Amino acid sequence: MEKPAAEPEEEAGCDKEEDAAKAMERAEAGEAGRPPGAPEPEEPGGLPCSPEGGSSSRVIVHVDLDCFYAQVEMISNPGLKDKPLGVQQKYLVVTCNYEARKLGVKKLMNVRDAKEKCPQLVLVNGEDLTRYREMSYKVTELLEEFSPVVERLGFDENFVDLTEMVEKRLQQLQSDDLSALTVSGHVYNDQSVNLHDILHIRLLVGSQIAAEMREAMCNHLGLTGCAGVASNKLLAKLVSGAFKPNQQTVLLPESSQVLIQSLNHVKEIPGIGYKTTKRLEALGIRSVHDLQTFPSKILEKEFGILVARRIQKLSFGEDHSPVTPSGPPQSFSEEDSFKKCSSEVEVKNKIEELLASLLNRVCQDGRKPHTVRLAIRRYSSENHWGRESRQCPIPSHVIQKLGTGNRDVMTPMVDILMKLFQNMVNVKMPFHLTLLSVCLCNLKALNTAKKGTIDYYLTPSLSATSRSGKCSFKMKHSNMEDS
DNA sequence: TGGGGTTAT
DNA sequence: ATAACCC
Repeated sequence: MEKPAAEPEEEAGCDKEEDAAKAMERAEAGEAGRPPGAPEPEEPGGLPCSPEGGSSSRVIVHVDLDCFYAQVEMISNPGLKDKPLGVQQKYLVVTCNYEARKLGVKKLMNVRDAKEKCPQLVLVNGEDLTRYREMSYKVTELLEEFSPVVERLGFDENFVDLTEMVEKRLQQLQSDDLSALTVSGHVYNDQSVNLHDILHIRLLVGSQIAAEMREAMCNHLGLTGCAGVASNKLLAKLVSGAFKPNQQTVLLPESSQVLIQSLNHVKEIPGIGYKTTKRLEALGIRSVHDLQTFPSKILEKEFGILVARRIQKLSFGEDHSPVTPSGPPQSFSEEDSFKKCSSEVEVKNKIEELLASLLNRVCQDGRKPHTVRLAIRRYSSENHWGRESRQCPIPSHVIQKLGTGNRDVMTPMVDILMKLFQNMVNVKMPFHLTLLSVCLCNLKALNTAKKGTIDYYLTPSLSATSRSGKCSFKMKHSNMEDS
């Protein structure tokens, strides 16, 4: 491929063209995700086996939006586009646009340090995630039009399994067309493409689909991002960051060792987190090569066979984990952190605030949570990540009232949450909290009441009045019209 | 160090 | 209910 240093696609202006229509056609033509438990489809032409051994080779794309919160803020307020912009939560700049990065602002930088580095920095508050969450799901839904197998990772990353789509496209191609195939975007490690290698061909087609995805994101949502195409999730994720804003990279199998060895520390391997890193370091393991060559038996004794095998495979760039469709969320939570909360009245007020937002979200979703959880963080110099929680079932009579837009669901829920609180905290003793979190989970689809039956019309949440944006819970001083 | 999420034990 | 992981 002859792509010079400057990518034409970078900072692309987002011209509108018809493209999603094509994606829709293809999505319709494709058989959607297999039902759970259904057998794996047979490889029609007998796909070559992957170097990972045994299972068929896949084509995975990882899509990673550029400084997502900042992009959403710039769409909301285009006047911010040419300014250095940071998104602030409490006293942290959680992300910032590239203007700000040029001036030395980093992700998760203290507000004071950021202002010091960059006095012109414009800050917007990003503690309310509503618009980010909504945009995040628009991205996932757009990607699902290409292929239904989309896994979310946080708000700004998605994996898509392109294996089936790639196969279908290759079946449409004549053998002449094959020699005209080209890669879209970068090839990792400047490796040359071998058009006689079926694995290369499939990944090239994957790179073309990735380009179409990024085009669609730009045209329909106004968002830019990176993409990485590779044979598994680990590699796709690692390679997506190779060229950074708004570019894409494909990894050919021959360069996977170069990619994984380019990491400076095992902690940079996705899946190896803080705790595991510490335990590995205690064994003298720091580099990827250290982990690759460490005796498996000793590793298994330290971590157990499952974790040991998994992380050692990761160190070789091997990852058999499937792209698991995320579907709708499994839980809704809202939290707030603060310097100090030390009275029951304060706790109740915070809980009411969190719960009001949650009830609106749950109402819009349509499903019903059957469990509620309260989590707290107690003040302590160490142990920022230490939380305690209590959960309990939501009484069925309260569940029934959810989604009716009726505020008297607030009162019983707050009562339950305060019981959970008192179960955790001895309120007769002084306490000092720095975080409260309310989570609604164990979501169940609404009653399988059929249209036209008595049940349907007697189920408040099904009579549609509740769902179309009408549900709104307000805070204490509101006087909602009692309908 | 925010305000979220997931799965495994 | 907690602990680990992800962003």
